[in-house]
Amino acid sequence: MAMDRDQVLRDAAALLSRKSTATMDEVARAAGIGRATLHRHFAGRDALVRALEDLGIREFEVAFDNARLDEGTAVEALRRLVAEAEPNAELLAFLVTENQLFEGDEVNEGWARLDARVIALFRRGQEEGDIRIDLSPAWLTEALYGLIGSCAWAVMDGRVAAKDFQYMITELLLGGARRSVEK
Amino acid sequence: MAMDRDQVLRDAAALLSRKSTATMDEVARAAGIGRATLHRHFAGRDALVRALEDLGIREFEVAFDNARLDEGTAVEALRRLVAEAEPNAELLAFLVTENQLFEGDEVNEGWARLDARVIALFRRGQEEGDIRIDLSPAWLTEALYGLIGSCAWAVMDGRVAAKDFQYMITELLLGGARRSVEK
DNA sequence: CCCGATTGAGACACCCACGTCTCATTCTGC
DNA sequence: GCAGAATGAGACGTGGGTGTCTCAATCGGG
Repeated sequence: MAMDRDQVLRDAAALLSRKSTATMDEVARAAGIGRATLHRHFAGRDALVRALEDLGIREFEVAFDNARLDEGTAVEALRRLVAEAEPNAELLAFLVTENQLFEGDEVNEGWARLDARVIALFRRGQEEGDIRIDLSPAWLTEALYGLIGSCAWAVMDGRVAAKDFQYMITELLLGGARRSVEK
Repeated sequence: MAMDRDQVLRDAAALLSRKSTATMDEVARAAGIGRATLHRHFAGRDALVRALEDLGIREFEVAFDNARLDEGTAVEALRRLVAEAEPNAELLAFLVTENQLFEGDEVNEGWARLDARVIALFRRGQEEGDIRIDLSPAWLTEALYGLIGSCAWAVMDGRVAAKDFQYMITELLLGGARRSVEK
């Protein structure tokens, strides 16, 4: 069984999303490889987490590109963004909670770049009159991440059907829970 | 310096919300007591986390009571709920992520009771026509927890002003990010 | 004021995960 | 088929956190 670095990272992400305290041995078995091999490719647990960060950043850079955030209205772009992010939602959930631990350190510049793109998207929506201006782009970005993570967990626990993932997030984030009069 | 069990728990919650991997020694120092004393009152780390769960459940039972979830419209009740939950938002953020680790075990019945109350609130709102019926109460409940946690973290990191806590959560959850026509 | 209870500081052993290493086996390219 | 590389399984030492214990100091009620 050849060692596929990216596949190992994906398996690790899938496990660590559910159990962030998983052992290196558990990660290795989840990836179907030996613990020694895991250590050969990732110097240690920190290196593994960093590699997961890099993977996540790469994946979301691609997802953002595919979502064509600059095209159409911001609302349309946001729907595409959630759709593109879905395959990596668990990874996002893991990385968001993991990033809480690096409070003091400087934030990874890759994350800053991604954040900036989402913030710019919300700001564009505000300037075009489609997004409320009383909710800051920074908060909307945080909320987007939070909702994606929450929904990913809810799907994992069976509280939300996987097929409803995009709908639940985009509808709640964009339209809110309140039943508006015009509907 | 007398040992105030509840105060120790609150200090522990404040620290663990930010750094979930904090040492028992760090927790003890954060609470201003010795590690030995901490161990005298909480058999171990697991016992401490359980005590935090109990504290959280107690706090939110009270918060829910104070919010009078059965009075007025569901929307009004939800606003009161967020207001009452704010002082314990960090604790909620910690417990929600911590609960992810107990996937296999049976969920704490206290949480189930709280969940049921929130779900019932959303369901009531749906029945009264104030809440959309295409978003399941279970998802709305998860989203509420997620947004509270996300906002609590955003406040801790300075990305959201503490004074905007209630507004950001209730407005986004109820009204959504989209700028509606009637406004 | 005194005596019991509680606390803080430290010492101690224990345990688990980590990281490294070895070695036989398997895989892969030539 | 062969030689080199890569892998899996396991052994091994280490470190850091945990849990327990002791003992002196402090606190608090009678």
